Amino acid sequence: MRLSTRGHYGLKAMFDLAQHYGTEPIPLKTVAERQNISENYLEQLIATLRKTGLVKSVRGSQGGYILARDPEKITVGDIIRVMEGPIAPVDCVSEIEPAECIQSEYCITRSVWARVRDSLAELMDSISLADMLRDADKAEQERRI
Amino acid sequence: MRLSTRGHYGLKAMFDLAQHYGTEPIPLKTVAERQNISENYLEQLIATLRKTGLVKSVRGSQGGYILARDPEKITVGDIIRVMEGPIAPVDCVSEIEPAECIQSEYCITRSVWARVRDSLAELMDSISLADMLRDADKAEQERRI
DNA sequence: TCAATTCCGAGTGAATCAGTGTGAATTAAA
DNA sequence: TTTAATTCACACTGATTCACTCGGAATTGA
Repeated sequence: MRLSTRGHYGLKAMFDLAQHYGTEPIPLKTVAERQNISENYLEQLIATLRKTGLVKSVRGSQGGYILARDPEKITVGDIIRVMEGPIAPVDCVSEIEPAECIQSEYCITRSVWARVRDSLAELMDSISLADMLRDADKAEQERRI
Repeated sequence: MRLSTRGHYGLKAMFDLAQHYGTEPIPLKTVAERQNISENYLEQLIATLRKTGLVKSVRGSQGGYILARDPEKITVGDIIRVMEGPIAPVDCVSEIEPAECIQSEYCITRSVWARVRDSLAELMDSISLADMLRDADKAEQERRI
């Protein structure tokens, strides 16, 4: 039950962009340094985020990346689906194109994984980048006391 | 967010044994055929289940495997932890020995993964093999109507 | 013009996955 | 006592995925 670094780094990068939403575009190098991720690798990952419309890019000098829409409107689920594919503990309960399983009888283990999938999806879809920003703010407040 | 076949097949095998709990030991070959899993491969997997005390084996002719305890007392979480390791979407929130992360600031993405971990664990720990047997019964009843 | 950037595609070493195969040890039944 | 059914142990393997690296082209503000 592990995420690959694609999802892990993808969320980190998106959160970083969220923290600077509404300012100039952020160069990848900056994100990579702040989040401690290989720049070359992150370049590949952000290409995915761009192609699926979660971030916009500005080319050339002073260029960089910005969130394609408000942090309120981007959820962890959005990012994970883009970076890791459809949520599916096992192939036969994939959110899209579930694999046929040749189980003659009604498959109980499958219904277990369907519940796991739904629980995962519900949780991840319920957390937006804006929620994460608020949590970060709250943590910051508490740290100052 | 995918399970490997270890967890997938592991649960199938355990559920199969649960369906025949209280009778003679079930030979691996039977389980493998019923669940449509390579016998050689399942042999490896069940070794893990045996070494961690979830099943007992009876050697020799007429031998096989039986659950080590009542289906009511074995959860999906128990099986998945044994087959796939500690529940941990990312290493820094592993149930055991979470990896140090070098994030200077308090890490918000990490707290997201901690929530995902907890939600996963809570759900999987709440489903026992006995629950699955009851679900199978119910499905069977409905099929007969 | 130049420096900073994104964009694109190829390559790579290591690890993991999902098995297979061989043969020894054990035990109930014939 | 032999035989057949079974668990047990361990080594091997081909394919795929992971987590990158590298080189260079295209774009654009200063």
